[in-house]
Amino acid sequence: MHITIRQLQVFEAVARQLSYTRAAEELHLTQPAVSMQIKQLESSVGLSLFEQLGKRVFMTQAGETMLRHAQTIMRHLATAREEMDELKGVDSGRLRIAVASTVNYFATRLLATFTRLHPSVQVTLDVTNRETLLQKLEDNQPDVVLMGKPPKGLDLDADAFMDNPLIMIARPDHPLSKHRSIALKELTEETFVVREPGSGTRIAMERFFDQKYFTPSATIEMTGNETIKQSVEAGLGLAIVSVHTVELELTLERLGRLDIRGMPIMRRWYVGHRRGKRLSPTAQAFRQFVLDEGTRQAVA
Amino acid sequence: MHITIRQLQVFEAVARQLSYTRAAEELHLTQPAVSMQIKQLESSVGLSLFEQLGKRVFMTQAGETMLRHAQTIMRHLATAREEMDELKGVDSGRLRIAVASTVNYFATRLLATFTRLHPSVQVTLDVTNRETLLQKLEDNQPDVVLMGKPPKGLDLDADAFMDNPLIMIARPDHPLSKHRSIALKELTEETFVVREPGSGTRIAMERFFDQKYFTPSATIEMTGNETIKQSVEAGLGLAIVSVHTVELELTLERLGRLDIRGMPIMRRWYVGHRRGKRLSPTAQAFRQFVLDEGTRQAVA
DNA sequence: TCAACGGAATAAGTATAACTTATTTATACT
DNA sequence: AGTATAAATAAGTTATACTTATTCCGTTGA
Repeated sequence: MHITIRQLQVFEAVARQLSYTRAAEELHLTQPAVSMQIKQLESSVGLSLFEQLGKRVFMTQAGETMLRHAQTIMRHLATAREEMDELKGVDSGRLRIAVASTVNYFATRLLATFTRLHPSVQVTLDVTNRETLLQKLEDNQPDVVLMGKPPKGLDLDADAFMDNPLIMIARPDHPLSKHRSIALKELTEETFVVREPGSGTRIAMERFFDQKYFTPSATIEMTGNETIKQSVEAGLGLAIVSVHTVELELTLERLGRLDIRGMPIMRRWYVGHRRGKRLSPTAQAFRQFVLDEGTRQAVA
Repeated sequence: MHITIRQLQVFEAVARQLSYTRAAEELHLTQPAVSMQIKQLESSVGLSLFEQLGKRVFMTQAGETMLRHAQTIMRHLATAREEMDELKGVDSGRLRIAVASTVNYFATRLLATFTRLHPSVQVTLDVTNRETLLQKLEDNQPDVVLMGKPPKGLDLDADAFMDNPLIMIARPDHPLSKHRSIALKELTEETFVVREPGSGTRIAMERFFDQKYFTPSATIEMTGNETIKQSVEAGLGLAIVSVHTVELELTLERLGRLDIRGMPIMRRWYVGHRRGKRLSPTAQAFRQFVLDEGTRQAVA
């Protein structure tokens, strides 16, 4: 014998009306149905909840105690329902985004606009390197990821939302900075500052060099875009980076762009989520927002 | 589609185990049974509570929200059950006693002993005159009543638990106080202080006088035993009262007892409750206690 | 005191819900 | 690819939640 919510509902109605018949009317039930539910509830708690003296129905002390609990339970059910309904909307709930480090440079810009459109969405932005990002995806932590390249290993539904041109940067006073259509072989004597293996930029660079049968004479390996930019600025060598990471430095002419033949290497940024994951309305909205914003910026 | 407690139980188990199969084992169910309950709960709230990615089961945000409510609901159910169990015992709960005013003199003594035996019972003692006591019985307010005489009108299960001898009192220095076996007719010149009509003592007195064909020459009517005692003490006249109301005054010799032939008038005190009312264990215990205590005092 | 009238309990039958076992589908592991 | 694991699906059974019809009981009114 176990208590059911139906029993509590019926009980509450009877407790309020102090009449089985009127409670039945209120619940659009027949009177015997009410009697049965009450009797079951009573037998499951082992006490009389009501007592009938003459033709009036009274609540016992057990009934009063039970009523308080029944009310709070039903109140909780109601608020649970309400909160569920809220989660169905776009303008509520939680949105967990993870981005690969390179994307960070304008993921923040995207997020700023999105949160302005949907202020009550609670956003978590997680900037991390590729390995831990994959680990987080494995644990289903992020709803949506922004990354440079959809990894083959993991099942990911990913769509490109924006071009990611990789360019070659140098100090503004580099001898070749005024040249046009520079061939790679002109750079055989240069030192290249490159990112760590596993980085998307690094992989793209290597593939580009392989295609052109080019091998740099010297490379210096560094982690993180900021470090590389500073190194190039300091004259340590050349580097291939996403144009989005150096927009500011180029306009301030603290870095220069070399016009290499075959460049920029056109790569793309992707918005993705685990295959099979049913995105919340909020996540869905964000995904769509990213795709729209990407094409809009491409046109502009 | 409506949420059931069963669904919440199953849901909570799955949420804790993050596995349908293990939850099923825990609940001694088969795995499909768990699947069904979860699916029903999900369809009734209109959101996925879990999502399956690969072979792992994750909770959605909706699931986390629901879990909190499910837990509080089940906690309330548990405490409701506990409180019900407490009410089944004698040593808890509420005991509402109503006594007719005359009984008050030792109802308090009885109660003192009873509450010492059952300290955690919350007792309400309602001292009131007969009319409102009957009204309260009609409204099923008291669990148990103590009164001088079971009224014919109302359906009452009443048992006598103690003798209630009515005696005649006078000032200690009254001329007749040393006499023995006084006949009523010797009191023709006396003034009698009598209680208001409707009082049990008054009714008993009148019946006694009628039997003896006696009519007092003068009567003064007063409400309440205290007033009557004080009046007699002040020499206003004689009075017939319950011996229990004047025990103290008799031992202190502030009042004297007249040895009237045919007295004391033997009346009795009754413990009763509405016919058909199922007494709580506590009320049952009190009723039995009163009956036991009554006979014990009668022997002593 | 005897119908007559509520109002709850009981009885019997039916639809729905909660289970079961058997099987299929999907994912991960080797 | 083949196997193992875990959830979903299908079909059938039992228990539960209802219904209607009827009985029982306490109150009211002539």
